[in-house]
Amino acid sequence: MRIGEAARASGVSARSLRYYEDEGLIVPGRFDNGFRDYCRSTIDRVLAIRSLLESGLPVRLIREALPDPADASGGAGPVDEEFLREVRAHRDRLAARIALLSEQQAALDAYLRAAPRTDPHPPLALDASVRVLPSAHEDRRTAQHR
DNA sequence: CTTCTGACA
DNA sequence: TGTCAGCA
Repeated sequence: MRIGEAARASGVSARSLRYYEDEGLIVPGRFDNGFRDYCRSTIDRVLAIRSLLESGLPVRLIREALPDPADASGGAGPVDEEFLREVRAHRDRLAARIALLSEQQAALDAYLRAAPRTDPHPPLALDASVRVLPSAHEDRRTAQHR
């Protein structure tokens, strides 16, 4: 099947499928016209990649985790000790980041608790043209970048 | 209409 | 990753 159908079948955008290929994660075949050809096994591999990606593993490690794309034996061989070592290292880096983020969250909580309130209810003069709060969808879009 | 490669207000 | 361009 071509990239469009493969994208729907896997739930992964065509853009990502090409990206995975550039990263050496998958090696789809090619039709005579140059179009990429995705077979079942490749789709399954894409699903595995998604799973690993969502686990937070960097592409570099995912490449080592999955069996060689060229290798036809679909079975997963014995796990390399060095690989597990790097996965644990990555896990520990995540733990360190979580610890830092927790500190920052605690700091903000403290600030919020100490922040002086604006006593009762200051007279709010708002007309429909003034948006005090971002719309729901704008909020999500900008929140990602922060 | 779909895919391909390359590039980025 | 999205998306647009310029082809085939």
